[in-house]
Amino acid sequence: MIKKRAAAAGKSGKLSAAQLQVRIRLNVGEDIALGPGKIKLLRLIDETGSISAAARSAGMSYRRAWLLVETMNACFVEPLVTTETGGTRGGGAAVTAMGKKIATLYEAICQDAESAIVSGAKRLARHLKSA
Amino acid sequence: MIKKRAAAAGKSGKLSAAQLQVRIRLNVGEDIALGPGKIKLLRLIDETGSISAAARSAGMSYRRAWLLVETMNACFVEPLVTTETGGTRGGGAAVTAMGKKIATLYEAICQDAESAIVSGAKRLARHLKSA
DNA sequence: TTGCGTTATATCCGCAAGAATACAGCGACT
DNA sequence: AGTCGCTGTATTCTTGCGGATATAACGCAA
Repeated sequence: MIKKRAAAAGKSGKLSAAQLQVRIRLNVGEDIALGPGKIKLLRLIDETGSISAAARSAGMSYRRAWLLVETMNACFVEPLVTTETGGTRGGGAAVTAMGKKIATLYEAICQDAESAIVSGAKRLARHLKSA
Repeated sequence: MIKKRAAAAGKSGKLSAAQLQVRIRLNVGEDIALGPGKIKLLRLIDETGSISAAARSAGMSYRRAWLLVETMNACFVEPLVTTETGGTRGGGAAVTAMGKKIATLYEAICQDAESAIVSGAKRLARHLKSA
């Protein structure tokens, strides 16, 4: 019984063998208002100017990307992403000032958390079989 | 089918309905050597003395619990859980000294991470619609 | 007015993760 | 010897999530 699950490795393959990973997510009731995937999407929307382009770039379906945006916007007092339909290029999406602020704040929090755990992480990793 | 998600609230800092949650997982290649679920299971095995009882208590199938234990043991240089079959009570499982050490270390790391993010968390939560 | 690319939304389908189930092996105790 | 409750493992069943697909509306430009 051999696990052949290696297929999905694809994009996240840059992990060194062992990695202590901090994932921070902001829960609001049932929903996840913010998480690593949503932040990544936010960045891509900002770069590309559209949800669909960001989705393609992130390797996810438009449906999924759109759902993430919907959830984000629903959880915050102001939308993080605004959209418009029609027009020359068919429409588009933009990250609001609030969206950028939130993304920056989130990343700062991740940074804080990561630097807070490095020493502990080393002590943990010491007991791992595979380096 | 009610999701009982409040369980993890336990001891750490509680931010009302909206909660910034740090999830720390230790990846080893494809596998997740350690994560919130595994630590919880470890604690339950320690309390109950068996994988099956711990699984019942955690509301997961025996199979799942056993797989988690197998993964954990495979990732560390020493097993975190030892098992024995047969005997008076049919067998059982125990968390090794190493297992307890790892669990404690993991929880300390989580604590560090959490206290590192509280100020940022408050600034984030300020912009949430709910809570 | 037609065409374009996007947002927005509903529906269907496949698949994989996990639950459920089943069963063998173990060992102490009656 | 027989029972009991657990570990260990294989196999089948089920369900939820996401992908794929389809379609409408939109608004500008040619």
